[in-house]
Amino acid sequence: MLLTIDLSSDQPIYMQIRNGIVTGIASGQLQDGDALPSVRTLGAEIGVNLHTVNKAYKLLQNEGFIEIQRSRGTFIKAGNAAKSAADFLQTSGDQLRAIVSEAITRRIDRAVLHHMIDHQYDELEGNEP
Amino acid sequence: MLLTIDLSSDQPIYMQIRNGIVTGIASGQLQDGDALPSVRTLGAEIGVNLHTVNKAYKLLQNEGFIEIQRSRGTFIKAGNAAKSAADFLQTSGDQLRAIVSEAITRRIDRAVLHHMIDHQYDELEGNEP
DNA sequence: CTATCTGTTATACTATATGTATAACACAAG
DNA sequence: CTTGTGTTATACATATAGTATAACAGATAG
Repeated sequence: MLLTIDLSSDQPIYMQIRNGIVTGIASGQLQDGDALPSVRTLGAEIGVNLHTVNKAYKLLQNEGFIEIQRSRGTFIKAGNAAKSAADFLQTSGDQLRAIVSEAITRRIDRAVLHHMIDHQYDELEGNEP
Repeated sequence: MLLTIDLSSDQPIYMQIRNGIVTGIASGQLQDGDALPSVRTLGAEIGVNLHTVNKAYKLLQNEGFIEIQRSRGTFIKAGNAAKSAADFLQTSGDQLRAIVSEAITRRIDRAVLHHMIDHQYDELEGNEP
């Protein structure tokens, strides 16, 4: 299955769903136009309420990752680059700063972080057709 | 001032305090043995309740960054490498994975993330004596 | 010893976020 | 008309975050 949900995680379920979809897009498992399960179906599959799924879908829609068509379904949206790189830098800059700060206090070299990033890139891009 | 608090941030105040201290240690502004303001003093300075500061201090204590001495004060703790690198990798791995996933969907090259990380390293390490 | 400054604990209250639950509504497709 | 979409509206429970007040316990300075 695409999504693995951890109820005991500190991360909200709707964010886990959202991140799973984004990762699916990034890895190429989800292509432009692909249909997503309905809120009720996905909710039943992973054992959560339809509102929790709906919250994730709404978030993804606002972020431009998916397109919701009333009465028809939800689909991966063409043009995932809707959010610009600048937007990304602003959103993730603080997170990266926090990670680097902790890395330095733990005497972890920047090369380690470079390697971790390359690993994620290779793992996600490698699945692209 | 070392700490800048944004009340409208999505990040809790106590986490902002905690991250500020960690960043201070990472940048060398806070050295082993340095005394931190009391919970009441710091609370008054940044305009929050003493319990909010206390929560940040407790967290930092559990993480091994500071040492709390009852009736005496709170001090930067020797041996910040208490938490091992493995611990760090596990904690930050998921965050990095999410960041890389989004970067890929936004067609952002890995070199951009490398540069962002180097920038943070240089900025934080550059202040060390 | 006394006063003061530490952190600590306890309690209560508000606000927000998260998740569940149920029901009904609106619209497209068969 | 029936079914399957997403949508909206409530209501409820729980956890987190933050504030507020008060009192307690121990170290230190006077």
